[in-house]
Amino acid sequence: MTKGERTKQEIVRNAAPIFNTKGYEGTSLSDLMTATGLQKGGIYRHFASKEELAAEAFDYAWGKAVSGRLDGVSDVSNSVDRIEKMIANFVEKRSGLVEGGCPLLNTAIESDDGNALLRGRARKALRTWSERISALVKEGKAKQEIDARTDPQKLSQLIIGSLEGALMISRIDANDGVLADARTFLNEYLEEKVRTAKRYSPRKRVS
Amino acid sequence: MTKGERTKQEIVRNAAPIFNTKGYEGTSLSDLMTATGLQKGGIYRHFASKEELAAEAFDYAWGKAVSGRLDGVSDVSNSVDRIEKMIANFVEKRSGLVEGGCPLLNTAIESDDGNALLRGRARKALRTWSERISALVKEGKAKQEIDARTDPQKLSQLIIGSLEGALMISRIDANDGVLADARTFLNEYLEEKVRTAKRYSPRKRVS
DNA sequence: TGTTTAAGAGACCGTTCGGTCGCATATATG
DNA sequence: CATATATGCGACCGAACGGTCTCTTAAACA
Repeated sequence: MTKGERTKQEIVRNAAPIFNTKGYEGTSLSDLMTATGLQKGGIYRHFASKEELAAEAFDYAWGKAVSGRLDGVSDVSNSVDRIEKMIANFVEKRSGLVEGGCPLLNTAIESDDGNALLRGRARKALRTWSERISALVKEGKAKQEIDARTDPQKLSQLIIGSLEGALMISRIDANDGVLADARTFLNEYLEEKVRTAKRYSPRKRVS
Repeated sequence: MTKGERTKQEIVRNAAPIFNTKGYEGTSLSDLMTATGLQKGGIYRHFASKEELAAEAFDYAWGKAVSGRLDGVSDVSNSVDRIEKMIANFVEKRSGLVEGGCPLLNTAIESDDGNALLRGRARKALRTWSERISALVKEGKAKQEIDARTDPQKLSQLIIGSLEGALMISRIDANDGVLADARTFLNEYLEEKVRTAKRYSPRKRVS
């Protein structure tokens, strides 16, 4: 890997937490210069504009968020347990997230008017996350671990919406309880409405 | 009312939708000059800073949002029905909201780092809204319309979180279905878990 | 209606913004 | 090791930023 490529990665890595905490508009080039230890020229050698750098920084931050939320999910076999694991990951924000909270929430709100590039990234991020959960649900239905009446897309939107909404509240409130409550609530829902009822399969008569 | 007071109100009224769509950082003084039809001097005669104007604009926008959500709620007698009415108002955004979406969501995300004044307003807005719902719940418990096991604060956070989360999704997606789904979901929850079970009160024998 | 005060205009201020470019130097390649 | 190219620096740019202040004019009041 050439020097330039390494530098570019470093810029993204260092810029991501700044953009994610201060927002696109709130982040100035001098912030980025401080964070990267480079001068303007050094940054602009690798990116055509602040917007382009912001987009790559978003991708980086989002990638970390997604992998954090999926961490350990595939170690669990049952589909409902998998979904619950994902929710637990979200709430416990276990893996090393990029500072500043959920990049999707941050970017969605700021970019919904103006900044088409970032808005596009946010839209795509939401879609892929939602599809990931939907896929889990469909899988679960195929394996008959999830009730056949469950709508994959609606369930994934319920989960994402509840979690992101709780996250917003906890952001104003400096209150972690609300995230824990959202988790409890979603788990209850999953157990009562989504997981297929365990039926006693009658033993075959032996004798 | 003096001329100056009228002007001040007009400034707030015209500034609110700008701040609510473009955000605090994204709104420039020249935006405000255009929106109000005044020059800088005219604006700064009434407000000490852009931040102060933004805070008053938030209060204005939030006031409209709250009154829209409470519209017609007191016409309903049963507590659960009241809560459902409030949810319906939120989803149908019936009354004339300030442009740019929910001010709480917008302000919470942008101001959570920096801008202490706005953050304070957002925090207070969330608290009063949450307390309003909690009050409805407590009332319902007293009237035995709401199950005694219901935790007022947790329920209000569930409602607010679900709605705001769905709102965020609909903002990226340009998809109104998710809000309607959140409503359906919350209503089901209210009917199944919150509303006190209807018991057949045995008729008094007549003859 | 005459006088005092409130209100608004707009030129001006220093600062910072995102972005450019020529030049020196470090790195990669033969 | 020589040469060519990739890389980073930092002075510089025009524009826009939030904010101030003086001066004229409009409103309020007696």
